[in-house]
Amino acid sequence: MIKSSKILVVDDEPQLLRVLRRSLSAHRFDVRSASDGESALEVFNDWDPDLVITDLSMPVMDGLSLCRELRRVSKLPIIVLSVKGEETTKVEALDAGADDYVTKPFGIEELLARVRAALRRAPEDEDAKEILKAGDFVVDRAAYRISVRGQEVHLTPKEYELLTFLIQNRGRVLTHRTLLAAVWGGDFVLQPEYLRVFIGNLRKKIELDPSKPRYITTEPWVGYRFDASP
Amino acid sequence: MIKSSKILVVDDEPQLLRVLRRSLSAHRFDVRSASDGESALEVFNDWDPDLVITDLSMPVMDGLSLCRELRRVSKLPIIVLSVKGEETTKVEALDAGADDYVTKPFGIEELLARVRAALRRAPEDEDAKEILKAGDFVVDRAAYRISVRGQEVHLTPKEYELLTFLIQNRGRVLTHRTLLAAVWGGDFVLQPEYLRVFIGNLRKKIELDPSKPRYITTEPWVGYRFDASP
DNA sequence: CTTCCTCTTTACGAATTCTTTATAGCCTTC
DNA sequence: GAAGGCTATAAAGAATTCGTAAAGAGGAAG
Repeated sequence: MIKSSKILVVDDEPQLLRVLRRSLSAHRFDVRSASDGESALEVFNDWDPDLVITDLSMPVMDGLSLCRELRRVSKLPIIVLSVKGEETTKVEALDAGADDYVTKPFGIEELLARVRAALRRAPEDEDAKEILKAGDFVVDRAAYRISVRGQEVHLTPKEYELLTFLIQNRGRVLTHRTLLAAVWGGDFVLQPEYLRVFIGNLRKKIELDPSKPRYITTEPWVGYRFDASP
Repeated sequence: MIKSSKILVVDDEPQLLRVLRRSLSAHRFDVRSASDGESALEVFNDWDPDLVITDLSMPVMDGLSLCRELRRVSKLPIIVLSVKGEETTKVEALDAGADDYVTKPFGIEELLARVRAALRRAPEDEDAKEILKAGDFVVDRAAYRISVRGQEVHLTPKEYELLTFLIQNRGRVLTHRTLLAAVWGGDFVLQPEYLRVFIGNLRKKIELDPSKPRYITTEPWVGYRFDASP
């Protein structure tokens, strides 16, 4: 199964937003939207999209600032939309980190082609991605580091594998069996006691209040679930 | 010394070619040109440019075919220029492998910005660099020398290879296996004990306080990592 | 032949991690 | 309200791994 790319659309015009959502969804993209730069950053942190399409003029935080902010932390493709066709504006946006600039009005087919071109250049699938983000968590698989709320935490290899696996499958319940197989390998004497101990240790390291887990919640008789956003 | 990017410009209008050559050269790009797709491929094979700017309509081999041909063998950025502004043409070019499409007439500053954006995405290869810099470290691969905090250190060949490899992959954790394969060659009786000894020796030579390593940190049960910045 | 340097191998204490066990608490069911 | 199953937490023992020192092997230079 091919996972569809996640696209975040940022614009303050509800009508354009609606058109884009529909067109992109029709082409099997996973779409979310935001109406200004600040909420866009929130969605970005929670959802970790593969591409961002943003308007330039917006309330709260304009497209240029959004580009710069995103570029500080990510290399994901950014496509800027704008009614402004002046050259200086284009240059400014491209130098702020945008990958492409499309002047409104534009043909939806052209935009889709530019989206395909941008995604083609960064063909990373979730499993191979080096940096995994989910809410307060950032997992750098290359550096083998995990930080929570900006603070790096030291995890043992098993804890690291367990948490990474949970984050990869965030939002869904994973059975004890699945988790044990993922961390200890399928052919093993699977004992759910391990899991309890490790989940406990993990919670002590990442939860604000380990007695009231917020990230790793337990689903009795089934397994555990990781939630990035409360 | 920063190597200037090599750009191949393909167009059959001598006048436009002249304008582009001058503008790009003025911005420190290394420019060569071709007047049709076939000769462009020849220059590409000979010269190995970092980016291609091409017109669509050309004799002998048009821009679309050139895109496809280049994409078969390379992932380098391609920017298409054309007088045709129809959407289908744009979509066709982008899907043929072009990274960007600019309609003539265009502002030279915009084109330059798009060139910068395209080159920014292209990954530079560290392996080819003669002089590697990372924080307090300078590796002169030509002279086979390494200096730390301005002070040259004497390293044995294996130590040199090990440290160079670590610096090349700075920031990421390298497994014992990877390191052993890199320094001693893959087909070898791999014994992690070597590594401990060599890392220890290396630390004694480059760390300010070998008992509290700052540059070469160890990720227990996984491997080692080189950190340039504290 | 001796000396120096580098590479390989071994050994051991210290630190960390993994596994196991035990105890207490919670929820559902009867 | 009691019983049974699941879960959370602490703690102890076993097993690995890390860092370091040191000794032997091989080769090059004097």
